[in-house]
Amino acid sequence: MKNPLHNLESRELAARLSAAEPPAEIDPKLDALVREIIERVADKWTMLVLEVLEEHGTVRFTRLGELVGDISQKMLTKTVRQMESDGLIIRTVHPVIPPRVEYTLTPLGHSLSRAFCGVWIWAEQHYDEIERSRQSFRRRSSEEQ
Amino acid sequence: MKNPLHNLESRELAARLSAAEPPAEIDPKLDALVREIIERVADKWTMLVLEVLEEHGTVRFTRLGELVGDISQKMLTKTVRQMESDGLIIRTVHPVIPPRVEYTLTPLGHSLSRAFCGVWIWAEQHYDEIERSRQSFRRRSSEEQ
DNA sequence: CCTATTACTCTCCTTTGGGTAAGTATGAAT
DNA sequence: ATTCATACTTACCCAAAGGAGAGTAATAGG
Repeated sequence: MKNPLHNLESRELAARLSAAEPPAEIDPKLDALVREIIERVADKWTMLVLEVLEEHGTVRFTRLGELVGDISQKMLTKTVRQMESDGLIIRTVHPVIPPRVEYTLTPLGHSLSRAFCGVWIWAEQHYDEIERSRQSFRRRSSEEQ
Repeated sequence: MKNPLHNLESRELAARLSAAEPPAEIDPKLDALVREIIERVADKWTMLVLEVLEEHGTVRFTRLGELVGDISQKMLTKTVRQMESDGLIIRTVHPVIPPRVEYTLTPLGHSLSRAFCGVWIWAEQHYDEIERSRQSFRRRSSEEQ
């Protein structure tokens, strides 16, 4: 039992289970899998690489780094390796010197990019609202002191 | 200059700028803002809390932790504080003993939840594909050794 | 007087994220 | 012989994420 918030005595737990929401409707195993994917995929570097490849098509390593913006080689390598392992991108190595490695989205990658599209649009539409909210929060916090 | 991948000599940079994509079409300041929001909001705890509140409506602190799953009190507090500051949730403190604090989504929170909906659906639809991809990646990695 | 309750906060600790800088492989060009 | 190019890898380091567990405030009920 890893979660300290789960330390309920069994009678209380039983009471809650019988009282609360209907039959729970979701398979816990599938839920765990989906969560793991969400955790992995909802990573800022992954999202940024995804967006760059969606916009620019096939791109080489160094250029990809430039387009993503402040990312170190280490993080870029790590991110693309993970994305390759997850089947989001394909990595093509041309056996020439100097090396030439190209990255491009798979259909799965494109579909994820489309799924994230709504979040990008949301961010564009609401960043000013968030900014205002943060300011008033700071004001409230300092006032109540 | 923070990004090592940006160390291009100026002539090469100029060449690339003139050769590459059209006029760049996006305001860099807005782009930076949007990125910052994405980075903050595309956080696993934020996404999970968002989903729980979307599904269960108004929820108290301890219950929220149970519903999210393995999250420590520390992280839960930090996450909800940030979400409150960003205007995604409202936190209602009832001045009673023992304390009673309720969390609920704002309209902004609901809209973000809707934006993320596509990602949840994507994860549900593709987790098996990702799993297969990871397995074949591991197989390939160990083979080429 | 003691206990239970809730939503925290605080301290201590380990793990992960992530930056910097240097090194590597290899052939073509100077 | 040296330099350059590219896509890394490795070693070292610091900061942030995050878990474990104890403590706290204040009151109602035994």
